[in-house]
Amino acid sequence: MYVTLSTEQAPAFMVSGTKLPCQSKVTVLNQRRHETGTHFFREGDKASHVYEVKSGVLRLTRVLKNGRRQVIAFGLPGDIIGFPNGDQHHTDCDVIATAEIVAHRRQNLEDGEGDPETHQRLLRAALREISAMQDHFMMLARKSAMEKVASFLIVLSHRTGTPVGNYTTFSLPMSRADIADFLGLTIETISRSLSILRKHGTITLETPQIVLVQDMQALIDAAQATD
Amino acid sequence: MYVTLSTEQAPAFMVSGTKLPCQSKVTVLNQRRHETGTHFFREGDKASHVYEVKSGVLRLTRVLKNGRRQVIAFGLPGDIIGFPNGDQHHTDCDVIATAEIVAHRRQNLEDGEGDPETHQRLLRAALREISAMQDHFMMLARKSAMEKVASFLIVLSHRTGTPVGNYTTFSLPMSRADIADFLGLTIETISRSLSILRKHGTITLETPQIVLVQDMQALIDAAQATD
DNA sequence: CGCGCTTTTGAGATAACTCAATACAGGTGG
DNA sequence: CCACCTGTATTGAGTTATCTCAAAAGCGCG
Repeated sequence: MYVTLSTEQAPAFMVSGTKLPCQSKVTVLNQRRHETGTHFFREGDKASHVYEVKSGVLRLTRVLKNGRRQVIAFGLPGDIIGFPNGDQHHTDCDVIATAEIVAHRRQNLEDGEGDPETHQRLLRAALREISAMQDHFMMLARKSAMEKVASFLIVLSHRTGTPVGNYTTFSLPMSRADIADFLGLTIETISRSLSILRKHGTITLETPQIVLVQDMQALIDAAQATD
Repeated sequence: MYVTLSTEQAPAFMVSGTKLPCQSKVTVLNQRRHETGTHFFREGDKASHVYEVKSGVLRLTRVLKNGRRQVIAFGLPGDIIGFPNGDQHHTDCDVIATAEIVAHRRQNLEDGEGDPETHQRLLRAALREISAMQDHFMMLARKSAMEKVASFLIVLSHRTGTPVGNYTTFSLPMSRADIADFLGLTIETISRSLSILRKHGTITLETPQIVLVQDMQALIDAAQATD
């Protein structure tokens, strides 16, 4: 698993990820960086950049002293992640699936200096992020387990799914534990919810990580609370 | 209940709020606006400004079709609220306690034009907001009812409390229903949690809206998950 | 002095959790 | 190539925190 990183002006380099055998080459252009493990940055790290996900999946988490963990968000292609508070990152960030990432200097978000168009784009992304997080409040606080899981599948389906005949398929690169910590549930509840959807013929799990949506309408109904 | 509104350059005017009899005069300088009821803006309204709360309390909410409601945040003095997504507001905003508010043109957040210092301030506020919302994820998803309520009281205590001898007092201008919809609980659970804190001698409710914290350490312990 | 609204308290129901066992998959080594 | 081993996922059974429904208590207001 790899992360390819590039700056705005010039790409790029790779960061090796979790467990998978090497499949990609490392391309280094002007920034140089190599990490082992899935780790990308940690809470408290100096936030010099924000990152635009071009491909792959990242995971943003926060952990409390007592060990409770919250997955704040998954960084999917098109997302911009790592918005700093002050000059530090306030989440951990790990690589979940081989990713290509563009780094944007924090400066370019904070003051307009540099490319003003990028400045706008980053700012808009931050505002969009606030809106998305508000949706997620609804999700966490006011939806049942089934609704949460169904909503989650729908989002992934829209954002990363590929059509297969009338159906749509996509992968769940994150573990059940990650999903649980994202939705505020337990892994057992995630698993049970998925099983129910399977029994209803709404989805099929080709493997535990590969979902085939067979009845999108049923899935939408299961998500009810109308995203 | 009133809202005093002013623009950056020049204040101000009043918006009448809920039920309380008139106590304030209306001052209008360059912007003119008058609302009846608690309503301040609604989801879908054109977002021409973001608002800096100088005094009072506002409430930001989202409602799903099925009626489930989520209180996104309470706008307390010092907060900046109403960050737009695109050019629309994506929450409802109501006045909960007589408020003075400064309106900042959305433009000043989006491009650096106008006062660059204010631009910075608004941007920082947006980033701070993202961080605060991440904390709230933790709150919603991973804390027990007691921990949620205690955490909530601590925040209010810090932000709006006034010392009384060794103790601290503050008001709960929002209803139990508002608190419930903010914390993802029911009004009964809020009430029960407060009762338990009372029985333990941690707090006193002089009225249902006025809290006296008698044992801050106990309150912090009750909030456990260490904010 | 009673009416309506909010809050509190009570009792029972339930969704989700916890703990425990089983199944599955991928990688490893004999 | 197959048996094993480890980690993840699924399934099962019983517990519990929180919810729901219902009633009582407070408070402000007319």
